[in-house]
Amino acid sequence: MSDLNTLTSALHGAGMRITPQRVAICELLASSDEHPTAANIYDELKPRFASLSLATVYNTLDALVGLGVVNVLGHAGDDTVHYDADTAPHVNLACISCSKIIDIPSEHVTHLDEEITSASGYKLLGARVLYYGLCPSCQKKQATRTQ
Amino acid sequence: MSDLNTLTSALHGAGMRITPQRVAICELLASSDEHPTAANIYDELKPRFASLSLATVYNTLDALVGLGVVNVLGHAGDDTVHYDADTAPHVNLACISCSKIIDIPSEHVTHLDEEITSASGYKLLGARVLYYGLCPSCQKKQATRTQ
DNA sequence: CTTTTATTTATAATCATTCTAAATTTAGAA
DNA sequence: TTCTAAATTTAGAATGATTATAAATAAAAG
Repeated sequence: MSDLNTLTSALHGAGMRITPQRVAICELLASSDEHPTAANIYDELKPRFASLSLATVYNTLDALVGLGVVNVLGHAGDDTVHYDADTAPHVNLACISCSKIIDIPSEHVTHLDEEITSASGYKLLGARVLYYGLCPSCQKKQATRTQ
Repeated sequence: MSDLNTLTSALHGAGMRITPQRVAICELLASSDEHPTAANIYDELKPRFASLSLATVYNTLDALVGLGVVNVLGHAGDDTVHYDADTAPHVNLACISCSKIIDIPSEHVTHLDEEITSASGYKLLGARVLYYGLCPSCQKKQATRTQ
């Protein structure tokens, strides 16, 4: 979850046009607690934009990531890239069995940005703090299967 | 960098056979400070194992990740998945322009595991603490190009 | 040695992502 | 408005990392 205006302003500030497709993609990212993939976004917007192309979704996501207002989480058990519009420091926790991703607030993650910037001299654009493992329910399933 | 024995023991402990190919892959992972991709590993081992197949590399990496002794960092600007045999808590920092990945020690990351486990009930298998941005040298290049 | 099972291999198949060129839309000027 | 140039979208083809498959090989256990 993030602010729609943050996303569209970032595009505008980079000299990019604010098209209906881009606004829709930003809206979806801003209002979602999920961690959608390009295909997720495409599927959700297709009813509203019959002619929407996957290329547009990828282009827009790349732009937003390059501007540092959306994070790339990467694969999570499946093999599609997940995006996260919440760039406030937090931990993403993925289950490699059912591929669900949840958020965990963390005191420690909050301080990482400054620590890294001052140690490295990099200009940070985003983070991928993704822990993975088995969620409680998949742990049970696995225990049953193995015995 | 990690311990060879940690990797092979993990495979053995899971009832898997310790084949020459698997040992070689583990050796390479254990001795490397790089963050190799499956293709990197394949290329490096091909001279020693003329008949090595990429499928074997992927299978072994998947097994090691599933056992929690290797971490998947995901894409880093390119689109191949990078692996990290150093599962001790640390931050990976990737440049999205030149795709190099460096390690940064961090006090805060050290405490994340316990924080997450107790907050979620997940059985953790690995982490992907990857920050991305522009390294100092690519910042200069970009400034030059934009002006 | 023989049998059984796991593993490796080569190759084909899959599928997410990127590329390309044509069509469309946009912003701004006239 | 209408025109124009540049940006964007689109459809579909191309790419290429990864996965699946089935045959060949190697290992373990008797």
